[in-house]
Amino acid sequence: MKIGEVAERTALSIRSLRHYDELGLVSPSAHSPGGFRLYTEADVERLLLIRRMKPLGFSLDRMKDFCRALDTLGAGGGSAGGDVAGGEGQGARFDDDAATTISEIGAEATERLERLRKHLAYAEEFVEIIDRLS
DNA sequence: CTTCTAACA
DNA sequence: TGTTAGAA
Repeated sequence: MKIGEVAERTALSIRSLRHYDELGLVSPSAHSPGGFRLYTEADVERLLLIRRMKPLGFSLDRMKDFCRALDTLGAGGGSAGGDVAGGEGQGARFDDDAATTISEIGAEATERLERLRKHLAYAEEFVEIIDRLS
């Protein structure tokens, strides 16, 4: 699907989508002969993942790290990507780094979520006050 | 009308 | 990130 539809489905601006593509955060899996970005369902899923991280305040670089780790862990799986006899020593190492990144970001996400909840509470208090005044 | 790139009140 | 110019 083209960028316009993706923007609607992900609630992300076309500007952001192009930006993410330039940064290599989420690039469309294909291009039309005319040069239009063509996204797949998988691309949209990745974009939705980005959307979920956004409110937690992760930097785009951090999101990129997360996606990369996810790909490393997902594609290689248990180093079943067709390794030759004895050639999986490195694969295990990459998987380990990826797993580490995932847990690091996971811990960071928990912290950021707590802060977000605290701020939400502040906002709710504000609205409470306003409602009483109205 | 939609998308693309590049650049900036 | 938004917006905008000019072209495809």
